[in-house]
This record gives sequence, structure tokens and C-alpha cells, in this order.
Amino acid sequence: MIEPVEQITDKSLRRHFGYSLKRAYARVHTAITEELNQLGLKVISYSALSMIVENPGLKQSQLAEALMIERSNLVVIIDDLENKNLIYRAQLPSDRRAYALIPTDEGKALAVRAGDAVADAEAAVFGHFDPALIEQLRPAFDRIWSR
Amino acid sequence: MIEPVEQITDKSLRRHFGYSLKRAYARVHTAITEELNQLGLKVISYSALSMIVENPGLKQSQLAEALMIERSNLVVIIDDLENKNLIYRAQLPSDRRAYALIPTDEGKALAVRAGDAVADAEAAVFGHFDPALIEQLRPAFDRIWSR
DNA sequence: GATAATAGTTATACCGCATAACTATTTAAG
DNA sequence: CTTAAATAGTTATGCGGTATAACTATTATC
Repeated sequence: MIEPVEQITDKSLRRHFGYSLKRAYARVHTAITEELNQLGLKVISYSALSMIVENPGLKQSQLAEALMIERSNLVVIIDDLENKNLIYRAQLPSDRRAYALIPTDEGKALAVRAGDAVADAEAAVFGHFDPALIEQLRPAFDRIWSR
Repeated sequence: MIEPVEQITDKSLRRHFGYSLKRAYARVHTAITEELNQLGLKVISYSALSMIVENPGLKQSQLAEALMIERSNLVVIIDDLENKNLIYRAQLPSDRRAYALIPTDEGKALAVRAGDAVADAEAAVFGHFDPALIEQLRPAFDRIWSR
């Protein structure tokens, strides 16, 4: 005889730390996305803009590699930033195949505002974390990535 | 005069802890996906199978809510698990609209193997973490999620 | 000078996820 | 009791993120 199940448990999944990580990241990602959305940016376009402001003149292929996305997918992101007058494609005299990506003053200003908005969003999510713990975690997580 | 940029930095992005989190999660997700792929499972279908083994007889709508996915997207996942003879849809006498999801012996066995495979993959990624730190982080991350 | 490699672009496809609409069945209201 | 509303499962569809292939223009290599 098959009976309905009232109380659902997820003990077998909670065993995995990756699930805690996934869900925590989902919260951060949502918070950041909403903040950036108010500034007309997506997470990936904010990342691109920040990198261009920090590394003015870099090429699309360099940016794609740094952001670990495909060159082809970067095109529309750059198009969008350029249409919004946040950056522009400048001709590289040394290589006529490539573009040098340059931020406009407007782009530089927005990068600062967006960076602070992202930091605020993260602070709201991790507010109850000990700052010392965050600084302990950062290199530990970065090591996971860079190996 | 526009010059090529040799060395690309990402200081402005490294400021955000969310990036460290994202990249670390990407690594663990990849590791888990590869392990589960060898067992013919995706992350989401492993999650579904584990929940069904732990809560035999639950309905699809209950499972969808527990996994926080749409009912409509769960259908194909259940179809797949059923086609692989890992679970089956049983009629619920108390509600002819709903199915009771029941694991097969094969499904139960695979859930155990897959769970261990996931745990191994996570251990490989977080191997250099102090176990005490993990157990400190788990409830902290879960609190981020459940608020 | 021919060949290979690189930069940017376009088109395309797949996947994860969300919404809407539908059928069948159950529950709630009048 | 009958009708309306809610629920369970399903199908179709669209959107966003991501990956691959093919193409043109240009540069580097042999």
C-alpha cells in the first residue's frame, strides 16, 4: 500500500558542502544582478567594463581570455557597452586586426559606481560574516580556482 | 598614441568576494559533473534520485518544490530516471492526479555510489581546507540561503 | 611568396530555467 | 449536489548563458 509522504527531508544532499556553496552563491549572484540591473549592466558586462577601465587599450581577445569567455560571446557585450557610450573600439596601429578597448569618462564613472553597488550587495549578503573569516576564505577559494 | 597592453590585471574584480565564490563553485561543479557523468547522471538528476531514495513515495510536485525547480522541468528528469530503471511512477490510490515516485533497487544502489562519487569529488577540490573550517562554513552558508 | 596563425565576427546549437496553456482530478463554495 | 477553484502532471515555447564552426581580414612564419 502506497501512502503519501508528508515531511520531505534532504539529509543525503546536505551531506555535500557543494550544495551549501551553490545556494550561497545563488543568493550573492541574485543580489549583485539586481544591483547591476539598476545601472543597466549585467554581471558579465560589469566585469568587462571593470577590466577595460583597469586595463585601457587591451584587445578583445585578451579580455575574453581574462574573463574566461569565448571571443564570439564577448562581441555582443562590447557592442552593448559601446552603444551605451561606456567604452569605444579604437584602432590599434600596431595590429589592424585588433581593437584597443578604451573606456569613456562615462564608463569610468559607471565602473566606480557599479563596483560600489556590487560591494554593497555583497556586504548585505555576508553582513553576518566575521570580516576576518572572509579574508581567510578569499585566498583559500582563490587557490581552488587557480590550481 | 595607443599602445598594446602586455600585462592584464583584475584587481578591481578581485575586490569582490563573490568572484572568489563563483570561481570556487565553478571548480566544484565541474568536478562533480564529471564524476556523475561517468555514472550517467547529471547534477539535477542525481539530486532527484537522492531525494526519491530518501523520501520514497513523494510526489513530483513535492520533489520539484524541494529541489526548487519548476514542475514542468522535472518531468523530463523523472522520465530519464524511469527510462534508466532507477525509479518508477506508482499510482497513488489517495490521489489519482499524482504519482508516487519509488526507487528501484538499482536506483538505491546507484544513489549510494553517486553520493560517494560526489563526496570524493568535493574532497579532491576542498582537500586543502581544514575540515573544521568546512563545518564552520556550512551553517554560515546555509543561513545565507534560508533567509 | 605560400602557409599558418591570430583577431574579430556571424550563425548556430545546446542547456538550464521560466512561463503559459492544457487535461485530468480533487477540493471548496454556494 | 453542482459548480467553481485549486492542484498534479504534461507539453510547448522562449530567453539567457555558453560552446563550436565557419568566415574575412590581417599578421607572422617558413
